[in-house]
Amino acid sequence: MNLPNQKSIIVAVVLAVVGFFIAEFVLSTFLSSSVLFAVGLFVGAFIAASLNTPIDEAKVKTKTLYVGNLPYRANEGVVRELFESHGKVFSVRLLKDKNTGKRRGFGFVEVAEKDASTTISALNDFEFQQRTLKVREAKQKSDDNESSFSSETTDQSV
DNA sequence: GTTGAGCGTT
Repeated sequence: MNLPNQKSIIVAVVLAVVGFFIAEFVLSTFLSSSVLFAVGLFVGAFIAASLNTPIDEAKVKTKTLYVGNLPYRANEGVVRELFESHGKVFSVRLLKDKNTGKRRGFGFVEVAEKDASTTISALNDFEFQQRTLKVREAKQKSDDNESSFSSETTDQSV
């Protein structure tokens, strides 16, 4: 579902050229140059496609946002559209009750870290479908990275 | 079919 970006195309072309020169030494007596280039391009595109998603998601740091006071009729699509108008959205999870399956009125939106503070200040206390949203930085459930809240604890009193 | 402070699922 992810379209290849420019970096993937460049990788595919480079691999195609490299594969062309390597294969020409071996198979030059059997195949023509255009066939070798086509094979190299195909293999290069396949490798670049398999590397596409890890490259993109490793370069962009994400931050999970807690969204509370959501209207019960709000679904994942409208929340995603609302947050995407203020920043890049990677995932939207609206929590439902396990027993009844009904929505519990809050969820988590994973956005880019650079757009996190902007999105919070833009959508916190924002009236959405006649409810005032509450957007904060989410407490991470279980991760070893807990250095987000200890910025003001360097207070050395007497 | 209802309700209204909160921090969680593959």
